[in-house]
Amino acid sequence: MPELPDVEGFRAVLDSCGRGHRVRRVEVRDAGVLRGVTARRLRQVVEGSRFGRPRRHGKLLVAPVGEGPALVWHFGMTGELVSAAAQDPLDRYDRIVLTLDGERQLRYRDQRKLQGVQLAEGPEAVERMLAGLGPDALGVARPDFLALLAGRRGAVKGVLMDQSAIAGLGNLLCDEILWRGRVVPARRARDLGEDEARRVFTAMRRVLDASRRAARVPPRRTWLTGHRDDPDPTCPRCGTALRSDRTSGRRTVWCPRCQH
DNA sequence: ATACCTCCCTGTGGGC
DNA sequence: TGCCCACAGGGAGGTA
Repeated sequence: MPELPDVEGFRAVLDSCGRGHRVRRVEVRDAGVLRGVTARRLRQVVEGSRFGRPRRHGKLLVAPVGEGPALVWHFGMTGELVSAAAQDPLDRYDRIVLTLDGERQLRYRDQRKLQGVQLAEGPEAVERMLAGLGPDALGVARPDFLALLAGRRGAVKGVLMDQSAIAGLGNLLCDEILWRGRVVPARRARDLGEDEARRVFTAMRRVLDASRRAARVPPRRTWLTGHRDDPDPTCPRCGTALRSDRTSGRRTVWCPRCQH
């Protein structure tokens, strides 16, 4: 699930339910989601501390706890952060439950446990965790974006997917952006004309804006995403049968008529 | 720099 | 019905 818009939604949950509140109890129900930290250490640092203002970079959510340390979440394919009341029944995939003052709970729910949560002991550790990421897709300036594409030999979709190039775009967003920008995903990034690269940038902004409002890539019928799971998917713009293949190990859907 | 492979996890849906 | 495989909106690490 989680790409930039989803994580932005989790940030909002944390901001409205967690920020300024003290963590009374940390319950690690499945240590399989802990990355580089033990349940014991997590409890030590987090219990009794207050959540600060959360921030997001790409698909990472950084949640300061107390003075210095921070929880750094990566949601993988199936992770989510939900707010619940203490008496709400647990979901079988609730891996970590944080009980706040006032009995509100923040629950880290994740079926597949492909990623998880790290504990940064201080600001330097947070920076190290973000160090490998490119600029956030919501904040990257157009000239930088164009330069990025111009410098890469690989497929444009691969560049957009590469978190060290641009942070935050996942498989669905990339397909949606390239469909909207009318560029074939397999095109070499540096071979795009100026106008094509600009179209991709504009499409990225539009798609991200709308997705952020929905806290997901909305499966609208006017979008490519609303059709990719149909039995015989067709392009919502021109009605042509959509093509589908596998590039860099990920399913890729595009319109052979609209995209060049 | 890039393409490809395997692995990390769990569940689902299709084919036999 | 059971079994096995491919696949899924994530990424890391290794190889050529």
